[in-house]
Formats: sequence, C-alpha cells, structure tokens
Amino acid sequence: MRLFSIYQILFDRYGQQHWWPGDNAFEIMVGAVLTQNTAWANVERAIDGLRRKQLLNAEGMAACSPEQLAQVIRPSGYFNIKAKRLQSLCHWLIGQGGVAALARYDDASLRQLLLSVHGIGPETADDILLYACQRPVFVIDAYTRRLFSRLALFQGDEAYDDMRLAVQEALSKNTVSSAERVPLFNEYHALIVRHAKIACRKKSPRCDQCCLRVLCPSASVLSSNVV
DNA sequence: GTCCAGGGTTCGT
DNA sequence: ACGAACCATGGA
Repeated sequence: MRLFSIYQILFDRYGQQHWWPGDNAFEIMVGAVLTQNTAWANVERAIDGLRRKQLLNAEGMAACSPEQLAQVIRPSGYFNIKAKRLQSLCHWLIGQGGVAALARYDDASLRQLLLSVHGIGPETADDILLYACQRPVFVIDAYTRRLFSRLALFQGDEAYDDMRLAVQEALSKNTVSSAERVPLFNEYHALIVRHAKIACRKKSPRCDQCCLRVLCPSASVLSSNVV
C-alpha cells in the first residue's frame, strides 16, 4: 500500500521516464550488460559503436574476436570482461533459437536460465526480464535499497530475492494481472533511478529531498515502518 | 585529484 | 555466508 503511494508521488513529480532506451529486445539486453556499474552516457557511446560496426546483433557479436569487440565497447568501461559477457549472452541466445524463442519459458524458468549465463547476475537478469522480455519482475538496485531504507520500508541489507519478492508481493495488491504489473514495475524502477540523480548520495543524512518530504509534505504514508 | 556511475565474478575468511 | 579485490571509462 505504501509502496504504491511512493510510486504515485514519484510519478507525479517526474512523469513518465520512457524506459528502456533501445529499439529492440536484443539492444536492451546488450545495454543491460554494458550498464553494469557504468553511467548510461558511456553505454550509449558503446552501443553507437556497435551499431556503426554492424555488431548490434547476436550472430555478428558472437563471431567477433573478443579483442576487437572490447575495443568497440571501450567507452562503457570494463571493456575486456564486458566483451566476454556479451559473447556469452549471444552464444546463449543463439543456442536458445533467438530472442523470440524465450517466450516459451515461464517467468521463473527464464530467470534461472539468465542467471546461469556468465556475466549475468540478479540485477542484469531482472533488467532483461522486465525491459526486454516484458516479464513482471521488479528490479532491485543500489538506488532502490537506499530509497526504501531511507523511507524505513526495508533495512536495506536484505538478500536480493527477499527484497524483490517482498516488493512484488506488496505491489501485487495494487494490480490484478501481469499485464498491469509490467508497466508499473517498468516505470517504478525508472523513477527510482531518476529520483536518485537529484537525491543526496550519502546514506546517513536523510534530507527532506531524498526522503520525499519535499515532494509530499503532508504524507503520512512516509512515517510508518510497515510495508 | 577524488568520487562514482542503471554490477558480477573470484577468492579469501 | 560474507567481505574485499578486481575490472576501467568518462563526467562532475
């Protein structure tokens, strides 16, 4: 209940974020790997480079040498390890029969498969599930932990899946179907990232801005500990 | 010059 | 199970 109120506050303040930037599912998957611990502006340069070199497809990227691929994605940082991660993703996708063939898996099965790919951890897997595959999975990142712990909804150091499932469960009460959850989870995560860019970085201060009190001064929803 | 960005793997304890 | 080192560019 409170989680949904926070979503509404964020949406009223920032509006639609139009995530994920990208023309197709494959490009979104590539962006999910490239943005690991990396500013998005640097990811865009890497993706532009891939497009110029005609490498923005699974077959081309898989056939490329790791060294050459690394040079193309250089602006995104960690280029040597990300080149290998992109290729393990591409080999996996080709083995599955392409992006469209992923539709045959249920949400939990596809999540397990993605996590088995080298270089894809919980957050990258959930980015792919939600934004590329349109699955109702809530993405937990450092910003999410920071905001929800500041609002006393979570302690902040919960295990990834504990937090993810708790958020999904809480928001399921505001939605009746998966078709409603996908756009809600999509927008919610994007809004948290958007809000994080104007909130203070530190953990302790809890200023009115990062606690959303500026956004909703009389919000009683922000003063309880119950999710 | 320092900090950090839309994380994950590996290797000690 | 948990922490630390490692990966590396570019903007503030």
